Amino acid sequence: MAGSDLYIGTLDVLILKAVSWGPMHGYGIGRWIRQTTDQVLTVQEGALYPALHRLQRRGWLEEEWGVTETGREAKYYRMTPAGRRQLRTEVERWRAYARAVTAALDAAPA
Amino acid sequence: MAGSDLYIGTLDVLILKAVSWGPMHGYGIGRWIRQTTDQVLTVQEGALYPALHRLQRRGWLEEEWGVTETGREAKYYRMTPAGRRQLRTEVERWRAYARAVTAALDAAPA
DNA sequence: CTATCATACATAAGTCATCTAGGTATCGCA
DNA sequence: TGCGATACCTAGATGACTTATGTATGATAG
Repeated sequence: MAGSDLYIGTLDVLILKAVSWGPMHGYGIGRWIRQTTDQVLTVQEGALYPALHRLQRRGWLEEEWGVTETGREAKYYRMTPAGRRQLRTEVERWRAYARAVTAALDAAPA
Repeated sequence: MAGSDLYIGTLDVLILKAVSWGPMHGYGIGRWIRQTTDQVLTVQEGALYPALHRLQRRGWLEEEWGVTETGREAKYYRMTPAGRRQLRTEVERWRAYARAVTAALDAAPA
């Protein structure tokens, strides 16, 4: 496997979900993923930052510099309308996929 | 995404599951995955056959030529003890992962 | 007061699973 | 006779990830 941690392709939908309630900066997105999954998913920074740039390049996120609650400079990512549509699509894809794989792994002999 | 169909890394556990009840040939494994997931997952042959060779190389499958029910030659894959251990590990990994991602996608604003 | 950890960003190089696109051969059926 | 299904295969391209490294600042422990 290329990734020993992530199933490749699942990071994007998590990022989109993270910013679905309002702008969030990259480091905070990584923290959100780690926390809401109880450390099951730990996103490496070398995966996170390229992913953010990728999503921005595709028009799903917009960036804007801001200041954190603790007074530090940080680059905030805001979801675009296209990003919201993409989130819906990818959430649906994930649900169908997870349902299918889980069912297959639960299956009894054919 | 490299794959527009599979989340990369989920194919191995499905193959291992397919052969967990007895030897099965490659083409049949592909059909089993497609059928038990109601066509949600369609494994390309260019992904399937290299994956079978990979799992064999890692000692999780053994190959053996045989004849199908319809009288055709086919290469059957049999699970090794190490393969069975790997199946258990990967099923657990999948379940924890799927639970975590699904929970994150269901999450309410922090 | 200084070292270390957490925050916050970034990129380069390497790995490797997958997709795309081709190929061979046999069998059943129209 | 031709086509779809079965059954196998590989080469080349893609691109998301891991590992490793770099910068800089703020907070905190000792």
